[in-house]
Amino acid sequence: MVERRRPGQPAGITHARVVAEARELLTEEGVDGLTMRALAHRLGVAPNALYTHVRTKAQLVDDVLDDLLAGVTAIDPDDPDWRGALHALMRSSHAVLLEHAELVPLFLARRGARETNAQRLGESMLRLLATGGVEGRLAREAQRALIVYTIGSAAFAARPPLGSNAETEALPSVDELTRNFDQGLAWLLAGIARA
Amino acid sequence: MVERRRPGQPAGITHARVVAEARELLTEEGVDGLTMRALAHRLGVAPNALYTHVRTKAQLVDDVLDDLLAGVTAIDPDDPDWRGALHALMRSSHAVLLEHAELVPLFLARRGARETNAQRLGESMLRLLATGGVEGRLAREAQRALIVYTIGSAAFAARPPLGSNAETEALPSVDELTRNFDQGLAWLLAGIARA
DNA sequence: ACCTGAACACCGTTCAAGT
DNA sequence: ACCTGAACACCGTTCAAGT
Repeated sequence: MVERRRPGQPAGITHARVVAEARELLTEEGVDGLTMRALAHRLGVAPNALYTHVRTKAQLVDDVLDDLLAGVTAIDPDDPDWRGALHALMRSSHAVLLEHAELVPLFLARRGARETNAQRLGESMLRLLATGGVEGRLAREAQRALIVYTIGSAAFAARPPLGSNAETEALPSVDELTRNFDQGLAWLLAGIARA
Repeated sequence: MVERRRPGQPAGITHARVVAEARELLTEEGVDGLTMRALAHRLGVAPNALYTHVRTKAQLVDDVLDDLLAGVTAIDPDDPDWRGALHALMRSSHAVLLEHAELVPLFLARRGARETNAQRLGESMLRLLATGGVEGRLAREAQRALIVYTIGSAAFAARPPLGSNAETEALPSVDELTRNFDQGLAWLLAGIARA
C-alpha cells in the first residue's frame, strides 16, 4: 500500500497481470468499476503507467474477452458427431461469456475482436460444419448465426448491477439461462442441419 | 447561436425534441458523440437543463431506442401465415435497429428496455406464435431466441466509427447484412415450427 | 523500457438560485 | 416547472522527465 517508488523503478507489471487484475476488478465492481485509474490503483501504480502495457482501454477490453475465451472447453474439431460437438462448443462459449456478461455487449459492439482465441473457435466451427456437409457461403452464414445467437444470449443475460433500481423480480439463474440458450441453439442447429 | 436567456426563460424544449435531437446527433457523430453536453449545446441550452426532461443518460438511450422501434412496419398479429408475418416483423425490427446499430449493444446490456413499443412488438410475436401452435413456456423461449438473434445481428453489424484504424476491408452493405440476417432467421423459424 | 507528476480536455450529475 | 452558473467527482490519455 505504502510502496513508494521513484520513476524508473519497475513495479513487476506485465500484460498478463494487467489483464488478470482487470478481470478481478470486473467481477468485484462491475463494468462501470473497470476504469484505468481503478485498475492502476489496484496494481499500485500511477494511472498512466498502464499505457506501457496496453495501448488503449478498448484494446484492454478486447484482451480480457479473449482471455476469457481461452477457458472454452476444447472439442475435437473432427468429431463425426459434428452437431453434438458444435452444440457443446457453443454451450461452453456461452457459459464462459456469462462469467463477464456485462462485458459482452462491448464485445458485440467491436464486431467480435478477432483475437487469437476467437479465431481458433471460429475455425473449429467451420471444420465441424464441413463435416456436416455445410460449406462455403452457407457455412459462413451458419457460423455468423451461431456466433450472433451465442454472444447475444450472453449479452442479454447481463445482470443489472447490484445497486439497481430495477424491480427485484427474481432474475433467472445461470441454470435457467443455460436451458433457454440450449433450446434456441437446438432450433438453430436443426435448421442448419436441414439446409 | 447567440440566444441569451436568463434563468426561468423557457427554451421550448420537450421530451420529444430531446429524443429527436439525440437521434440526429447520434447519426452525425456516432455513439461517442452522444453526450449530454453536446446534446444540450445543440438545443441551445445549458447541460443541466436536460435533466428537466430526462432522468439520466441511460434513460435517454432507452427512449431513443424505443422511439426507433416505433418505426417497425406494422403487421397483422392474427395473420394466418404466422411464420411469414413473424419473419416480416423481425426483419423490419432488424432494419430499424440498423439505423442506429451502434446503440444496440447498449440496448442489449440493459436487457431490452421494456418500453411501450418494445412491449407491443413482443405481444405481436406471442400472438403469431400462438397461431402456429407454439404456446406457453415454449413460446416464451421462441420469443427470446428470436429477439436475441435479431438484436444480436443488428449489434454485430455495428460499423466501426469513421475514423477507425480497422483495416478498410470493405464492410458489408446493408443489403448483404439483411440477406445474412434472413438466412439465420429462416433456420431459427424452421426449428421453431417443427417444435 | 518502465515508471512518475502534472496536466489536458473532457464526462454525467447535483445544488442553489432565479423567474 | 424550467432554466442558469458553478461546482463535484470523476474519466482516458498525453507529455516531459527521470532511471
